[in-house]
Amino acid sequence: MMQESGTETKSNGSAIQNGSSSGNHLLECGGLREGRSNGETPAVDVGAADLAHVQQQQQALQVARQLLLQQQQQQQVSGLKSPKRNDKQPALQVPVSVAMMTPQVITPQQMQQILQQQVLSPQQLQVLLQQQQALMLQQQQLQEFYKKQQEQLQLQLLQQQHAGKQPKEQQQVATQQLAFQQQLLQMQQLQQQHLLSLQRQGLLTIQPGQPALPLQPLTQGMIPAELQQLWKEVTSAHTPEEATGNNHSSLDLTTTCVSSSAPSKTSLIMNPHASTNGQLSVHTPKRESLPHEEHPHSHPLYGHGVCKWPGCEAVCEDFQSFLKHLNSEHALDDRSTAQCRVQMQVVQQLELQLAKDKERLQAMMTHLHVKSTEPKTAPQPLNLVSSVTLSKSASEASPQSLPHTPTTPTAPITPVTQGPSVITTTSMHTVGPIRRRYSDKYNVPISSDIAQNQEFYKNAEVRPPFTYASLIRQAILESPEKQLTLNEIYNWFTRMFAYFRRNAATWKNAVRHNLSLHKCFVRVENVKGAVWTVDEVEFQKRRPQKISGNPSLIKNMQSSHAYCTPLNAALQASMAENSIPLYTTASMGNPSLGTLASAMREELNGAMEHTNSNESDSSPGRSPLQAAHPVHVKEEPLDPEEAEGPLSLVTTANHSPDFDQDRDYEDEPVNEDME
DNA sequence: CTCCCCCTAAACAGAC
DNA sequence: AGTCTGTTTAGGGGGA
Repeated sequence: MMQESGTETKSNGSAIQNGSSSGNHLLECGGLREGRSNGETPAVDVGAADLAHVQQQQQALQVARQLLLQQQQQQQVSGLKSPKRNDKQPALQVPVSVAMMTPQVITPQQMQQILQQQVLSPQQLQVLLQQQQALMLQQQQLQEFYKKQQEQLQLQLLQQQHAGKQPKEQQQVATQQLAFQQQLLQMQQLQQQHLLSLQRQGLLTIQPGQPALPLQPLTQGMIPAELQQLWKEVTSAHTPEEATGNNHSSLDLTTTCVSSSAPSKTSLIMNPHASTNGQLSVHTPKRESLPHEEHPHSHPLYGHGVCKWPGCEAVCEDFQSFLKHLNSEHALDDRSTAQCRVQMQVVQQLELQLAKDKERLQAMMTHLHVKSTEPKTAPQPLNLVSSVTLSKSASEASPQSLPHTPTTPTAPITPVTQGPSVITTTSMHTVGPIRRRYSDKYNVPISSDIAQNQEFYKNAEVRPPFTYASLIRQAILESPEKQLTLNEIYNWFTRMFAYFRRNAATWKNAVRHNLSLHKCFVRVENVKGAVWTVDEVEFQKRRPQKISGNPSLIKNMQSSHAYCTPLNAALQASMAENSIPLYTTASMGNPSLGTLASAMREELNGAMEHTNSNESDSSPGRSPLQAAHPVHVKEEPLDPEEAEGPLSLVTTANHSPDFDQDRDYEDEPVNEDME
């Protein structure tokens, strides 16, 4: 059964993924179609555009080209500049023409913002950067294409001038240019949308004081003529410092440099940093450490000798051939544009999904936080288990007061097991593949741990991170007379740990086994039968075995046990359940959440070992993570009792009012099951 | 790789 | 006869 459930979950997960991917496919198709039709749309009404206008445009384009070259040179140089200076000089002037053809990738400034705010996890950043790289590639191609067009145009113009022909052909060429510009604008538009979506999803935060992102509709619907007009306006707004100090000073008016002090309108259009020819790595130090920046032969679209252009997968022997392939097969055309568009949509989808998951995670964490702390503050937090002292008398009384009713049948112990909560019964005890217990090791007194996490252990089906021997000893030592009958030991287990309210046959057998096996447990004949006592000397003898673990771990345990252990367990459970290792490191958009997450992750690294180990320990052969892991399939034979028994039969047993009764519980069902 | 610890499963026997 | 208790063996996972 467990097996079934496990695979079910898995298949579900994959199903979801498949679904989404197929969705993407659909999306892709649609996008393609759409892209194509759009690619053709930029039909410019040439007739309406007078020749002067066209020439003006050409002029601007020419200037833009020059600027482009300069920009590229500048980039090379700026690589040597201190990033600080670059950052402090957002006034880097950007010719509109260049900005226009510069895809609105995330500017260095924004990038830095992101990095500083740490709103993104490294993984997210990586993804973003890769996206940016892809965009930059597109942009480069655009520029190349643009250059070619320019040259062609020049040539034709020359020929026409010499031949004295009337520029009908010229008009055609100009039309092409305009169409091309339209395409560029479209690209830009798309990228802006991309940015916008990022912003919407909180991936990008824009601070009020910062230069506005190029998100305004200004450029979106703008036609080249308007841009031209704008350039002129901007040009007139030139500031002295720009004229003197910048790299474009050699250019004529049409270069229309835009400074940071330029009218808001223009600054909106081009973020100064957008002028970097899309090469993100130039300004931000962190960017320079990008893999493909350092290694010229690594390319986001190239890997393992295969072109990674969506839907391509052409084999390229080496990087050079890849570049050739890229330029030939994926040059700027309708198809590439559409594919780029599609890719953007895919990215958007993913981002959307990420946002949703983040939201979910936040809810989960919030929920867990509340839950895990509640027991501490309130003795009877969830009305599940009355706070029971460890004394025997209490044990007698408490069981009755154990209201299992509030809980769901399937998850008797876990306070909240339904709905969005991730800590389902299954997840809870399926947590943690690691078989490690810090019990006696690490010198952490078991009593303190149990005392601290009493409520948690009682409520959550989390395996206590102690060996049976340790638990038995604890049970015995807690008793007034330091001696317990087997049945009383059983009772202690079930009373103190929700985990032991299931699979009774298993753990009881283990308890008996331990009692018999370890010399430290001494059986004493008593009036009312036999009782078990602890030979401390013997017990201590067997303790020093392996005090492994790093010191920090111990420290962790001491300090954060009360709160973190359960929390970690829960968190891990959720992770395991969702089997989303991908997201484990993915931080949340919310900084505080991210911090919390990282803290928790740390805890997981340390304290979790305990928790997990617990889980894996007694859980008959199955540990949570393992459950989530394919590898664990091996242990599935055990599952039947594990999952099936506990979930269905045992659960009901748990609800039995006679909680205090010893034999109580699931024993019977499970036993029957097993036998 | 080996040793050791721990857990789980199971067979078995004796007592009630 | 069935259940509980106690013992013992076997096998596997995991850490050192």
